[in-house]
Amino acid sequence: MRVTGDQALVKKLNKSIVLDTIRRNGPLSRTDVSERTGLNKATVSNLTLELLEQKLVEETGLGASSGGRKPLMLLFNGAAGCAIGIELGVTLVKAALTDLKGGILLERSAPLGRHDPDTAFAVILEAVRPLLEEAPDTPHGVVGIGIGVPGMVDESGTILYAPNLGWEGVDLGARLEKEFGVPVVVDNEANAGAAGEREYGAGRHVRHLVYVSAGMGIGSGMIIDGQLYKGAWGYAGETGHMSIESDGRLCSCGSRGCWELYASERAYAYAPAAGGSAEGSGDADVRARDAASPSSLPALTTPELAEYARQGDAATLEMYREIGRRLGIGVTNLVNGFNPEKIVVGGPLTEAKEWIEPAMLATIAERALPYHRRELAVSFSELGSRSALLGAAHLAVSQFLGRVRVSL
Amino acid sequence: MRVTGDQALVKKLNKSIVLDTIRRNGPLSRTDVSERTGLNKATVSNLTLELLEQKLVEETGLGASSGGRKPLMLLFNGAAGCAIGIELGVTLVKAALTDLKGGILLERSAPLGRHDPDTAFAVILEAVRPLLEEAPDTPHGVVGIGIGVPGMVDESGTILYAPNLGWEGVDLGARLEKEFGVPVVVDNEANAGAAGEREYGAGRHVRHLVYVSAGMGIGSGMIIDGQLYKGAWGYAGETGHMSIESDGRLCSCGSRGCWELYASERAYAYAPAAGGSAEGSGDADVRARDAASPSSLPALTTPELAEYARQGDAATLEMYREIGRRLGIGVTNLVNGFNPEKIVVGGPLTEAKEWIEPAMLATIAERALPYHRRELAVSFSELGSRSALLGAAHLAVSQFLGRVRVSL
DNA sequence: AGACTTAGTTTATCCGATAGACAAAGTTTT
DNA sequence: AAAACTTTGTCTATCGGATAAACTAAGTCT
Repeated sequence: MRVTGDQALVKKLNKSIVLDTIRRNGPLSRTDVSERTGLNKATVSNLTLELLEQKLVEETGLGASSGGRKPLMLLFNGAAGCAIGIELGVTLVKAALTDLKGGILLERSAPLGRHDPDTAFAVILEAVRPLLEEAPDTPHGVVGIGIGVPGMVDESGTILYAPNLGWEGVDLGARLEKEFGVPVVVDNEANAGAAGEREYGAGRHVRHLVYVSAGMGIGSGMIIDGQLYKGAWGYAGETGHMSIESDGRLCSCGSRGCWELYASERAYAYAPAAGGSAEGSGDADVRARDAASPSSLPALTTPELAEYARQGDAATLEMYREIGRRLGIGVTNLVNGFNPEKIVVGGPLTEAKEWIEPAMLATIAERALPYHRRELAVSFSELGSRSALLGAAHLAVSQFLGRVRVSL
Repeated sequence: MRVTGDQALVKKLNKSIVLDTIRRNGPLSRTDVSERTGLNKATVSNLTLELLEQKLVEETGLGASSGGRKPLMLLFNGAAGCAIGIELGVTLVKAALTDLKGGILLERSAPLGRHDPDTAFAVILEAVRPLLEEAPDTPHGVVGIGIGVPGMVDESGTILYAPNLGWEGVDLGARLEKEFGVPVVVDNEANAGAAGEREYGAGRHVRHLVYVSAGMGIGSGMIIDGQLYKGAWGYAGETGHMSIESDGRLCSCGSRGCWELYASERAYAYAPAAGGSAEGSGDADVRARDAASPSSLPALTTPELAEYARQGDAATLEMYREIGRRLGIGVTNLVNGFNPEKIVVGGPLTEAKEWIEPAMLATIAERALPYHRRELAVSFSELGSRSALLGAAHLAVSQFLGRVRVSL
């Protein structure tokens, strides 16, 4: 059933507007808030009073006078509660306790040896429990847990399919909720990363954002009008399986030429023979390579390869150049289709950003449509390896604070 | 400045909910509306009264009793006003006068010889003026004009760039508004088509829809959560320039391997030599062809080629099979990235849908991710060549009726 | 004919936003 | 230092709109 209008809705909406305004625009007086939002001073006062009682806002003292009575400044109280963010990786579980502003209070990680859901669940419990126990005493306590997982998640928070974990239909959210008794939000790792960068990182104040997470695969989180876009059933963002080579390499998904085969760590397996330049090689060569030839790279993980790149290894540098180019091709596709304000590239692969960036930017500049690229910003993640972790925590915070939006 | 909540907003929201409910769900009693929307009976009665006074709703008599007093049925009054829809094509201007339900009252079209804005403007005037003059006398008169144009349109309705017309920065909307004195909505042809199919065609009751318009190029209109998605600056949907062949054919946009070079009427220029099967041909062949070889097709327009296809011409059939396959590849990319509920394919190319469809559907079935394709519907336009025309008219109607949306 | 049902309106009440008056606490001018 | 002015924030009366519940209207069923 649809949402209808009544006074409760009005209040919820306005309260959320006031809180958001204070949260985003630092210390403000009641009058400032009134002017910024268009709400009456009295309304702001009333709502602020409630927010003060809920401890979500605090008065931080008097501000500078502008020729009259000094204003009482209001600030969002990040310490009113905590949230837990979890990033479930293939080999590692990272967890953090944060305040409501995304400040990290405690952080833990635990290796993930086996991948079955029960083992993973146990590891998560072990990482989270101490965080819960050591959480500071705050008015609202731990308001929720957010988890980013490497797979597709449906609307109810069930992990439908996580190829790298070998999971299908695991209802992790419900299990954790039962275990800890706090609200749990489960989402895709790329969506969590997008939320993180948009809230705390490279995408602050951006309305339409695409976050590209490149690691062992590629996934995207799309933020449209400030909100995560999840598609009809929650599976949006599987851009790693966008074909950029109609009859290219065969992918594990059954399709061909998927972006992530060329522009993620999966590309390492297809590196050209040493000395061979990818530039001039025709596609026929690519086909031939696919079949057998062992990689010519000196290593097969990003940290190791980054070291070789640092030392100037030609094959490695050439490969990163090609990955950059292919990243640029895919990003261009997203830019032309979506017209985002900003593209943020993150994920483990970006440890090698130094050698990827030039080719990527050049390719986008060459190939994106002129109007689309004119006002487009492209950058790498600001939160580094913590995008998804902080984003997951923010998803929990965001659900707790409860945003209402109206469009005319 | 943001929208804040007050009673006026509540009323606007609820009134729009009531009107929409009646509009979409045929004859309903006040009680039905109350139950469907969750609004109080009294509220529905009040709002309905206003809608009756505005002539947007009418009472159509008593319905069947369900064991008590007979209900007074309410119906949306499509005859309360008119709208004008225009499709500005490269060679043709089509215009229609519709009622508020998208029913066509009058239709006109005029050839477009020269493409300069002044000529086009004159042709549009000539097509529209008689429609305005012969518009029936209705309570609200002509509520607005909607136009679909083959190019990129910014938020203000200015045509930024229309390559096929050779236009750059033409403020068609403002000129028409000044000329006719009614609100004008300008949008991309694909967006208009998407709106048309979503409202009156293959996409009714679909929340997340992608409409792919294939003609001399490819453009997409994306409807997200019932609303057209326009991107950060209004340029979203240029999917025709999504590269599906990283180092493929050089496109006029400067990029390579753009989808529309393989899956729109632009592909006719690259048809393989007669007898040569595209199936087994390597990419090297494609490259070689690009340079010079004249097309082996018996014709170069869709209507003519459709006739050859009907007669079983092998080269034509093979080409449409390949176009179908390439359409499927691009659609798969959109499906994996967007996870829409439904894909609707329309535009001039679909005159040949009979020979395109099998390969397209097979390709999607083969290549789309399992979860994405499981609940996906793919179909061709239901409104045929009128998608954009009716969609444009609907954009005007929709602006007139003024929808309010709230999300929690 | 009487009991029961369903449709739609009327009435009293509640809630929250608003304008404008007012109190509080400054700064500037004389 | 007193008076005049400014800015901040609260208080008060009012208004508009949703709601529940009572009520009227108009049916059906036994």
